[in-house]
Amino acid sequence: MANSDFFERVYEVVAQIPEGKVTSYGAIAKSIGAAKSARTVGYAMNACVKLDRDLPAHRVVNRNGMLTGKHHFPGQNTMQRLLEEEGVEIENDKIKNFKNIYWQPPVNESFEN
DNA sequence: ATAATGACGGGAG
DNA sequence: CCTCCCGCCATTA
Repeated sequence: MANSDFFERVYEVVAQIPEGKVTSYGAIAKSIGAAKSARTVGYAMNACVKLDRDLPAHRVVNRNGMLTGKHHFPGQNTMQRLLEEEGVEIENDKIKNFKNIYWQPPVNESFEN
């Protein structure tokens, strides 16, 4: 469906996030041509968990590098644990050297139009 | 259809 | 770096 297509675009970008790297909702939204809908991107991630998607949602954080969505993962520290397993340093639910491991998804011009 | 909610972003202080 | 305010959009009640 055209509506759910928005989620598919988000999943497509999230699936491209390399291991040990993280990105922000805004970056994903921007890559799919919906920079203004950053919130909706997070909504898509929530749906992704419900849909049992095999996406590295733990690599998606907000612009501050905080694990804002850790509460939506099974368990309490699942998100942080997964990130630490990939070599991502986290402190106080925040990603250290966030800028260093930040990965910006390629902006598809096709989505711009 | 309206109001409230939320895994957000940017600007200002 | 953190906090507050406002705007955006999809979903839910």
